[in-house]
Amino acid sequence: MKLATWNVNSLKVRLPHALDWLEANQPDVLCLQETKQEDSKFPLSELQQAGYQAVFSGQRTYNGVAIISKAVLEDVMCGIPDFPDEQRRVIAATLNGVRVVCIYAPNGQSVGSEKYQYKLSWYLALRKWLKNELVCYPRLALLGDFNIAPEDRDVHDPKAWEGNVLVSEPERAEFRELEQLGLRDSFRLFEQPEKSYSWWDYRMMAFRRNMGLRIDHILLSEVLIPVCTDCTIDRAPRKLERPSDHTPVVANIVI
DNA sequence: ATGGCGCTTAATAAGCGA
Repeated sequence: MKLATWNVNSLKVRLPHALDWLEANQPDVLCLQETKQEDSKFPLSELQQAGYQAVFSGQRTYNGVAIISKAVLEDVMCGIPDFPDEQRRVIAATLNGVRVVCIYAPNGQSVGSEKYQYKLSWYLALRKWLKNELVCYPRLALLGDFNIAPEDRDVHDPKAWEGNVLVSEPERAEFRELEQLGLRDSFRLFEQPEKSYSWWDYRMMAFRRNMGLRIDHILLSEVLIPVCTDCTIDRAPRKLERPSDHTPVVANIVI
């Protein structure tokens, strides 16, 4: 079973890239973030023609998440229970007995800002919910744009980024709290190239200079860790014309 | 170096992302 996540930064603009990528890679499930589309405008028929079904929770301009799958999607949930939020950041569904949770974590803007506080409270609510979710669904995968670079090796210039949003200690502590639930960063289960990142700023030729961060992740629950065979970052879509600033992360599990 | 680029809504600029 091939699982993937990709922040497309507007599904309207990136639909051709997404369809090409699905055709070339044939994942069983692809989690999307920053679709930036109201549900009425979601390109369901185009995806169905490509052999996929989808569930989605979007809004105009900002945020928006979707799960695209070859298999039937069941028990669909949007948002975090008991965490009222206008921002469409979470969607979950079960397919082939695996609970797939797709997240677009808040950016946080700057350390100490209101948006940063929102980010930390959002992570607290997420982890409290997932603790229960893992009881109901021991086979669980948490995929998405976490907007956290977990360690210094996930940052192109740790000194320049030190203390900044996306790498600050309270954010990294939240990432470790997720690991305390038994979730593991599938990327680090395997030997990886140095300087592996999933996002590069559009400016300053950051991609060409590999000035990136690894902030998109696939976390797997304890029972899925032993059956994970690989996790890779696919840099190819970042080289296309008008790319998303993020690139897909892919993991395979044998179930 | 507080800019840079790209997307969105809106409207001929401004907010936001990371």
